[in-house]
Amino acid sequence: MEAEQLKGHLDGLVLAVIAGEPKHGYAVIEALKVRSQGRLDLPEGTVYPALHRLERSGLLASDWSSTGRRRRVYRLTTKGERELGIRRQRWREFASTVETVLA
Amino acid sequence: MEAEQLKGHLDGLVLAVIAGEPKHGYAVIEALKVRSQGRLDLPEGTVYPALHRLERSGLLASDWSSTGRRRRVYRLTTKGERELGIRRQRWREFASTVETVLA
DNA sequence: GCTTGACACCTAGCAAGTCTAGGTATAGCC
DNA sequence: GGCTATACCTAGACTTGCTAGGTGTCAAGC
Repeated sequence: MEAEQLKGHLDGLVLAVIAGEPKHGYAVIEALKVRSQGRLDLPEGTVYPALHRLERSGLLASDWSSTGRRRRVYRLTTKGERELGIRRQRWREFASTVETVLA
Repeated sequence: MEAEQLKGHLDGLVLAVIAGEPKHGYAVIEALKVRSQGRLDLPEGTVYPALHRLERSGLLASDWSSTGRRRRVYRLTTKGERELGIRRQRWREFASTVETVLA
């Protein structure tokens, strides 16, 4: 999977896996790998900045887990849920556009 | 159409519209607009650099048109045709991956 | 003739995002 | 104790699309 083609699409994917249930960063990486059947094996240097970006934008909120290992657990805000819907919609439009031109 | 999500996909789209028949830059912009039903209305500052990039990579070749206006006409090289096939394949894999995770 | 708009090309610098490559620290197992 | 997996973080490199500017030609309308 080429890096360049992921640009602008990662945020939606991250929102999607966290929407299922709140997750910490490392688990997000795992979830993306599992749900994509290994095709999305993203480095930490990609995912962590994305999480910070999404939190800064108010789409995610986080807390340090009180038990066990040091983990920052992210969850979707209301704004984040709304945004996920928009992203899905936008993806479908984009995909259909590319499909049409590329065909 | 957001700018960011196009990244990494433009080159394939450009190759696709030129594959139909050789085109000069301005015509490429027009073709992308028409084939996408207006959804891809790209500025020259996006398309011209892309054409130069593709030529530098040996996927396109160009000649100045001998008749009429000053136009640089681009056509696919053999390598470019091969690459277009690869790009289409890669797009399908990418799209199906995103679909799976986003769903 | 002159002005306006569409055509046609180009590029420097900005903005944004992903990855590389480094770092820190904890927990569990041999 | 040493090793591995877990878990976090970030500076800088690199690529790419866009903004904003520039040049010049041609046809139509005044």
